Amino acid sequence: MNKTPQHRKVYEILRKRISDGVYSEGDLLPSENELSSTYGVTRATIRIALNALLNEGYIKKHHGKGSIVQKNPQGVGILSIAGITSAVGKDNLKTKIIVKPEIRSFEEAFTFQLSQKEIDAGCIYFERLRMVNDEPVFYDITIIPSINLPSFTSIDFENKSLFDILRRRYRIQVRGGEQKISATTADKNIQKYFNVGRNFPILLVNRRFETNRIDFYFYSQVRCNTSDYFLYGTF
Amino acid sequence: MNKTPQHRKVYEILRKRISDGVYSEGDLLPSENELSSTYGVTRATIRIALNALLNEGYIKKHHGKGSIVQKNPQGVGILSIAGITSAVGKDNLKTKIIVKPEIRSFEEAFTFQLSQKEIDAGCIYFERLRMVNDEPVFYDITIIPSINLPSFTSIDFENKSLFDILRRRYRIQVRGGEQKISATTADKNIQKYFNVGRNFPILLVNRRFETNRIDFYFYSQVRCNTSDYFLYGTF
DNA sequence: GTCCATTTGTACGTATGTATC
DNA sequence: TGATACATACGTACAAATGGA
Repeated sequence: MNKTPQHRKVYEILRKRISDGVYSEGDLLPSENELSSTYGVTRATIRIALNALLNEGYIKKHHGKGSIVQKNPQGVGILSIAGITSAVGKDNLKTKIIVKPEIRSFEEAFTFQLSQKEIDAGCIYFERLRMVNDEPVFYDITIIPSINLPSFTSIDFENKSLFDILRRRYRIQVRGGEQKISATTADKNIQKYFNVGRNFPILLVNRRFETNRIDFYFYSQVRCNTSDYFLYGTF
Repeated sequence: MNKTPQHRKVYEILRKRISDGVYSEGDLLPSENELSSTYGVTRATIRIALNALLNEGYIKKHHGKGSIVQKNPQGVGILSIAGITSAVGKDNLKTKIIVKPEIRSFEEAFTFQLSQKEIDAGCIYFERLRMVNDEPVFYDITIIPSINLPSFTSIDFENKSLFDILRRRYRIQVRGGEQKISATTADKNIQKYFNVGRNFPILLVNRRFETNRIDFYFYSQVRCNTSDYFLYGTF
């Protein structure tokens, strides 16, 4: 069985109320004791839920005062754990496949250290152009070691979330990762797809994702046109 | 009194052991029960310490297996809560003041929403060029509302950490913040200080820091030459 | 400035569920 | 299957910070 924990339920309820504006910016949440009796769980359980909201920036806590609701995360939050689809919202995001998923070997100079197992396995490689409100903003290169992923190359990724597909078809969930961020200029391809000039500044994010499968990582390289959208994160 | 909590002590001990390599990458930490009896606290207390290490990327936890030590955070981690001095290390970092601290009014178009109180107060403004291993890598503009900061403008910032000064002289501690990241090109100033051309891509980070003083924030704008150093973060 | 009720922080103990090996 | 380890959840108590009387 896979029962949802109590603290998760409380977290979901509170997060929804914050997103919906039931609790709005600057408001105090009900106290931990109130929440505890409202939802019929102990304060320890409430505190787990509140800590999750704290970590994700929905609230700030003040000793002796309470939990203060923060303004909703805005901007394009791909600095956090969610993928682009989740950050931008499905309705505003369109995806076009530029290079269909194919089996390749890893490049010589890869941004992250690869294990021998990964190098031997080779990878599934594809490129996608992603449009926010019909403007090209992201160019994604995705690289997934081809380990235990049957019929992956035949999946249609048009307008779909990679994270969703991994979770539903292969029960792979992203747990976290690391990223390296730098500034570069647009190469020929990017000039064409973003419709920009040769010296246009591009934000480059190299990411390595960790999953619930131990020793299974995947990689992505995202190029962003940040003239209209910046990357946003809290810390 | 300001007694250090037990979970904090355990956290410090474990973090030091990880940094020192007593526990090295890939190792399993002792189990929660072992740590519990070793340090004479309950498992709940141990879990608070482990959660802190988890949030900061020192360990990953695996249900039924244990807590696995991760490789030490590397790269220039200014995506995290620490300042540049802390991220780069004092010995490798030299700071040159370009514009000495002075009182100004806030600019019209400020990246973050300001309160009326902040606008009325005006700000302390200064610019610093920061060299990593004698190469100019960061250009910092720092903007601090001039509220309750006596004799701030006369402080010498050469080769010093802003965070340290705030903490020691004014007991202001940074609790967190938000940041907006984008790519841009080098303006005249930056071309000169970084010794780069007109179209050189520059990483631009706008940050707002939250402190232990409620309603007191400060701001910084960091430009980075990412040709040799990238920004690094975990999530 | 002091007192007091409220609220979060810390810490104890115990029990059971679930994933890993 | 069993032993081990982390996840969840219960209950209790006191400390420390906040804010208003």
